[in-house]
Amino acid sequence: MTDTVPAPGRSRSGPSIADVAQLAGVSSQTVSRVSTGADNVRPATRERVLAAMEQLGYSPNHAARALRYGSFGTIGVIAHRLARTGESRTVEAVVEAARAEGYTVSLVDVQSPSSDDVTAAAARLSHQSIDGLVIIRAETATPASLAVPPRMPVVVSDSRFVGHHPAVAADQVTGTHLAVQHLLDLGHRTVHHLAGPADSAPAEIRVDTWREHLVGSARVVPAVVRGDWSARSGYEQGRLLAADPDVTAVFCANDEMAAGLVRALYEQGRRVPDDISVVGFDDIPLTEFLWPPLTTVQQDFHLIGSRLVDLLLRQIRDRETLTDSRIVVPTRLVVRASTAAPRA
Amino acid sequence: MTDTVPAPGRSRSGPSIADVAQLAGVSSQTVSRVSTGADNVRPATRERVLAAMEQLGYSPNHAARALRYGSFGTIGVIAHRLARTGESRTVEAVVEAARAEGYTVSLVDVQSPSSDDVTAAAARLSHQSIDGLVIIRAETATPASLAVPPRMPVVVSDSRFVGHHPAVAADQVTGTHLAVQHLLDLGHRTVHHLAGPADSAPAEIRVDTWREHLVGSARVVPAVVRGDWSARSGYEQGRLLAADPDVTAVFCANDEMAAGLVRALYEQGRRVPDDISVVGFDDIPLTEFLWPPLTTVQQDFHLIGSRLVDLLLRQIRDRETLTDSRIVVPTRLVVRASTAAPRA
DNA sequence: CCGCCGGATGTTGACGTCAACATCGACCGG
DNA sequence: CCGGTCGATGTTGACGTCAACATCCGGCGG
Repeated sequence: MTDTVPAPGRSRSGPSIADVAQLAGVSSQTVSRVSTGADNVRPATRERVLAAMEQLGYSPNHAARALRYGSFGTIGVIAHRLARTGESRTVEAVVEAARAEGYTVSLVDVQSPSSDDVTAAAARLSHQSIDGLVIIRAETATPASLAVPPRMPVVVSDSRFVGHHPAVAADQVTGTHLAVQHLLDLGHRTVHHLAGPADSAPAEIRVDTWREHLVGSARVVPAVVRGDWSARSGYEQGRLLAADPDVTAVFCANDEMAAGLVRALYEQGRRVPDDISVVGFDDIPLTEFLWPPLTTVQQDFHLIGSRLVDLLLRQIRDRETLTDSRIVVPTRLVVRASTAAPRA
Repeated sequence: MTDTVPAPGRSRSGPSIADVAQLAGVSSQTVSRVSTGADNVRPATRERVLAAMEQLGYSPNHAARALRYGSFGTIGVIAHRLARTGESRTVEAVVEAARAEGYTVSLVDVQSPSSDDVTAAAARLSHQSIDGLVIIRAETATPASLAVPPRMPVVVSDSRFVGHHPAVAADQVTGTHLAVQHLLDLGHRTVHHLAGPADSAPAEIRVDTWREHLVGSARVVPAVVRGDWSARSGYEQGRLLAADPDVTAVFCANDEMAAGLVRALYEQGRRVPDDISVVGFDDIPLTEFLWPPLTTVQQDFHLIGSRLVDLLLRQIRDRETLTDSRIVVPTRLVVRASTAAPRA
C-alpha cells in the first residue's frame, strides 16, 4: 500500500478562485457560480468575473474539483502492446467515445500481459484517480486472478471474463469459422493454421475454433504452427510451411503474419493463391494493398472501443451492476485475391 | 471559462484514511505516514495499519493528494490520428518513458489538427489535471497560434516550434536528402515525390527538402503528387504515375502510400524496381515483408517518445525553462529491394 | 409606510491528505 | 531518583472548490 509521489510540484498551480474573486471584487462563491455556469448571477457581475478570469488566466483546479465531486471525469485504459494495430485502433476509439461523453483517458501500457502486471497497472491507475477501467485484451490473465479495486467499474475486451466483468469482444469464433469454411468450400482438403502466441486469449480461441471446425468437417487436423503476431514470425514459419507439399491453405491469426508468410512462400517458389491460399485476420488498412490483396476476417475495432465505453459509463453513471453482460461485435470475411481453389 | 463536470460520482469513493485510522486504533496521521512510507512508525503499529488497509481495501485518494501536492503525476498527450503508425509508436514510447519516471499519461486524440482543436484539447487537459503537455505533430498549427496555459510545461514533436516550445523531431531533412540522393546515385535523372497532405508539417518538410535537393543537383523538378498518408491514396496516385513514362523513381512520404503505389504500378504493368524505383518513409514493421521489400527512411519513433518525456520532465521537475531547446533524432536510409538503376 | 418576498451575493464547512508543530512516554545519564 | 532527550504518535490547518445555508437589498402589496 505504500506509494511514492513525484516531486512535490509546488507552486506551479496557477491563480485560484480566490485571486479571481479579489480582482473582481466579489466573493469566491460568485466566481464558482460563474465557472460552473449557475444562472443566478447578475450579468454585470458575471462580466466582471469573466474579465478577471481572463486577465489572470484562471482555470479551475481539477484536483480540487475531483476531490469535491469524488469523480475525476477520467477513465483508465490498460493495453498491452499499444502500437499493435488492433490495440491502437481500439484505444483510439475508446479515447474518442470517452471524449464525446466528457471523459478523458488515462493510459497505461503494460510490458507483459501477465495477471500480475495488469493487476499492478490497475492498482497504479486506480488510487481513485479514475472513475472506471477499460482493460484491453488481458492476454494470459485468467478471470479469477485479475484483482481490481472493489467498487471500481471495469470492462474488459476479452470474452473469457464473462461472469467476472462485463466484456466486449469481436466474434472471433464466427470469423474463424467463416475463414476455414471459405477455404474448405474452395476445395482444400484441410487448412493449416499459423497461430498467435499461446499466451494470447484471442489466439487460442482462433486455434480452438479452427480445430473444432476441421474436426466437425471430418478433416485432417495439421499441427498448429506458432508465430508471435509479427510479420517476421510469419515469414519464418512460412519458410517451413513452404517446404511441406501438403500445405495448400493457411489460415493466419493476423494480417501481419499472413504478409510475412506470403513473402516467404513466394521466395520458396510457391505462388499465392495458385499453389497455396492464405487468409488473414483483422483487415488492417494495408491488407488490401498487399500482393496479392489478402482475403481476411475483418474486425471492427472502432465499434469495440465505443461499446467498451458505453458499457463502462453505464456502470459509472447509472450505478448499474453488469457483471455478466457481454457484447459481441460481429466479424466478417472479406474475400480478396489470396484464396483460390487448390491446383489439382 | 465555464465548464461542465461529469455526473457527481458521489460516494463511490472507497474508505478514507480516517476509516483505516479508526479500525487500526491510531490517528489518521499515522496512517498517512504508513502510506507515504515514512520510517518513524513502530513496526507493530505499521503492521496494524497495513492490516486495516488490507481489510478495508483502502487506497489513497489521488485527488486529495494531487490537491495537497499541487501535482498529478500525470502528463497530457495530444495526438492527431492515434492509430497511425508513427503516432501510436510515439505514444507507446511516451507512455513507457512516463511510467518509468512515475508518471501516468492522459491522452486526447484531436479530430482535426487545426490550432483551434489543439488549443481546445490543451485547455481541456490542462485545468491543472496534468503537470505537463506533450503535443505530437501539431500539423497545421502555426507556432504563434498554439495557446497553452501559462506556466504549463510543454514539449512538441515538431521542429517548427523552435523558439516557442521545446521540440523533439526526427531529422526529416537528412532522411529526405538520403532518399533522394540514393535514387540519383542509382542513375535516375530525377525523382518524383508522392507527398503527404499539405496541412502536415512533416509532409511539407519532405516536399521542400526533396525540391531543394533536386534543384541543388540541377535536376528537373516534377510536379508534386499528393496523397493523404493512406495506402489507398498511394494506390490512386500510383495509377496516374504509372501512365507517365518519364517516371523512373518515386520518393514516397510514408510507407503505406508506397505500398499502395507499388501495387498500382504492378497492376499497370510497371515493375518495381525494374521499371520504377520506390522509396518509402518510416520503416513500419511490414515494410520489410512487402514485395519487393521496400527501401525506406527509418525513423526512431521510440527514441522520439522518450526524448519528449525527458525534455518535459526537465521542465516539470527542475523548473528549467527550455523554450528554444530542440532535439533532433537521426533518421537513416534502409536499402532493400525496391530501388535499382533505371533500365535504359 | 411597513413588512414580506425573492433574487443576488456572502459565509461556513467539508471533501482526503499530509506537513508542521505539539504532546506523550520511556529510557538514559548524572 | 529526577530532568532531559528522542522517538513515536496525535492535533491542527491548509490545499481549491462548491453546496448549503445565511444575509442583504430592492420592490411590491397591504
